[in-house]
Amino acid sequence: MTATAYLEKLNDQQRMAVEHGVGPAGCGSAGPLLIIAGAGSGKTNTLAHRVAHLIVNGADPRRILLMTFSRRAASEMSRRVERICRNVLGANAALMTDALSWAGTFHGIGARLLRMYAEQIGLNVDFTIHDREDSADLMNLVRHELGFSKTESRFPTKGTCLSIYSRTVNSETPLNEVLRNWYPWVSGWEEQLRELFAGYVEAKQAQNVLDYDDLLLYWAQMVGDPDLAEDIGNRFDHVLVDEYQDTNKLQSSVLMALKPGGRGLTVVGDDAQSIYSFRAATVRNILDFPRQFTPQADIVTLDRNYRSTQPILAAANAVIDLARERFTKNLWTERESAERPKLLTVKDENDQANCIVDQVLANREVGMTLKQQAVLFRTSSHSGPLEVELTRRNIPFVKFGGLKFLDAAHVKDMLAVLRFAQNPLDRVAGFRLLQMLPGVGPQTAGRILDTIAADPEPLVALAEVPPPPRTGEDWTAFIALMAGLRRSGGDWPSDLAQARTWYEPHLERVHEDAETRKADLLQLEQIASGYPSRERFLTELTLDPPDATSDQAGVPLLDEDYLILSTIHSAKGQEWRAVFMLNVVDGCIPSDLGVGTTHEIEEERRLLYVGMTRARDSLTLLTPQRFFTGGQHAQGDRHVYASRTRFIPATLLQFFETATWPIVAHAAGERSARQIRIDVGARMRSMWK
DNA sequence: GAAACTATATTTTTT
DNA sequence: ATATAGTTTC
Repeated sequence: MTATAYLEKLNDQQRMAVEHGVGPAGCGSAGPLLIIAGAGSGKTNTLAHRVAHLIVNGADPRRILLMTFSRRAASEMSRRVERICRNVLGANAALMTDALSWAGTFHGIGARLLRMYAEQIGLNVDFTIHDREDSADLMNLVRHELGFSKTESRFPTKGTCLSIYSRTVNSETPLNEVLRNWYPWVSGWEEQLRELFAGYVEAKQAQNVLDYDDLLLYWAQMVGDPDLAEDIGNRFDHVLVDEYQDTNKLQSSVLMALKPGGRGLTVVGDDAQSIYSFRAATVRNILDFPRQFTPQADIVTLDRNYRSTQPILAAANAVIDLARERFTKNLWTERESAERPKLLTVKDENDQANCIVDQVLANREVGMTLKQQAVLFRTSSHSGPLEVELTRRNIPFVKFGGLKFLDAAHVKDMLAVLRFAQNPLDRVAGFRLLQMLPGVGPQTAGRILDTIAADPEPLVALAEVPPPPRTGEDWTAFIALMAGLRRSGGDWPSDLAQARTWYEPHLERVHEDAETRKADLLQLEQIASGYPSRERFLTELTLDPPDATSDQAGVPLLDEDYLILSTIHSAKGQEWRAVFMLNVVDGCIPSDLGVGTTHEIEEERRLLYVGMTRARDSLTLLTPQRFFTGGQHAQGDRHVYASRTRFIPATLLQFFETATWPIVAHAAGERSARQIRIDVGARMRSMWK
């Protein structure tokens, strides 16, 4: 292979993006570059080639900062870069790419830099990180203390308060504007919210915890200091950011402070795929990027799609064409096909599930593995009936998005034990932990935490707290556990085993289904053994939670074939040969919770677009005519009659092949045989399980 | 006065 | 399946 053979497989635009500013004169970090990369245009590949090309031309991989949207994307990118480098450089390549050590998410990189520079910014290096739920709990504690939980008219819930706080921080927008634009119904509470947020910030600092937003906020503050900004900026010759359309104002501020002139800066994204504005992401970042610099950033557009067939792309283009504002061009492809995407009407969600299972199996018969097929949906709970049907028919599946391993109460309990041992000032962890003891409720827990927080050695002070009444042996065991965890800080992961031994009796007492939950705890221990220390385990688990059920089921499953179930959000950046989309009806897409502003509607439209453009060969949209609304018992029959999503009006039907499923059988007898409504046998069997 | 228990409502999307 | 509010028990 000649030195640049790896570039020859790229098309002209991709090659321009890869070679931009990388000259024979070496890797002089050139001016800023914006790559507008449409769906399926080889974006990841292009970015990987650019990084590899930099390295091949002498860039130091340890001085490349690569920020992606998820950890998964980061490791995928590293893998590809390594493969390209290995082809070009031979054996030395491993050495080069192992050093691509600054690849991760904004939050992950932020956490790492903050620990490195903690001393210089007056931050205690042992900080623990709160996930979304922990943050909400802390917000709730403060909300309580300030007496807002007992107001006459209802004060916003902890979740809403946290969302408001988070959006204010991430969008770098004054509170009153945030309230006016996004939360008009709580604008009457502005003063109280201000007070609440002040208390929340104080509480975090007193407890030595950071939330997700702090990882960015502290980073931004840190690079607000010219000396620190220079110091940190100079660590990196090249900074590359993927999925730039889904970054927020705070993230772009960090970026601009890191590379003020834009030298060595590359960002990649597609405004048509911006689907994270609920997290304060703004397409303005990508749209305004070129003008942030003088001279302006160069722009390369990738609009050739290598993924989907022409009919699929035509339908997706038609959907996004109706968008109010468009900035990128339509995609084109050379992949011809006679098969239009299907738009199937089914009776209800049960039929929808049956229909999908039938087609998935049919696809498998003709050689498409389960893994090459995916079912996408707007909301995690939409896949419920399908999951039931898959389980009934013994079809393995893995679900991405929605409820997480870490959200389960017993897993959070265990992590609270470890977090409290790591950082006894962490009130959310302590509060949860103490209340596991029978006889200890909110009052007692609060008092104990107050007492020990005042002591320079909180865990020592804890041992001296008089045992609360009616706790008996449980208290002694608890004190012994904490003493053990304090001493064995270096003895990871046996800490977790100790904690589990202590916790299991409590688990059995509280939960009926203790046995299944115990299995999860063993799983947690498995995961824990992969981390070098308690601190790393806690940090990385919070920043990069296992996101699929497969992560829990462990390694063996990975060899098997399984169907992919995923929220559209979690499907970002992925592709499958066959894609099914559930509930393509108004109320689901767009979600009836997200139809407040045109802003939100437009985002729902892009969501549909993102889902559709995941498909390579076959795309099926399903519209149940009737579906049951959530929040009721299994026998409930509250339902709504749904209509096709407003994003596919009649004028777009020409792009689809429309049909009804099941295809109505002529003989009545045949029909009743085909449509089994209840499987009595299965019910009988399950009675005894 | 505080904990434990019971009934009732509620579930977008995620670092 | 869990979070909260309201009620009963210790």
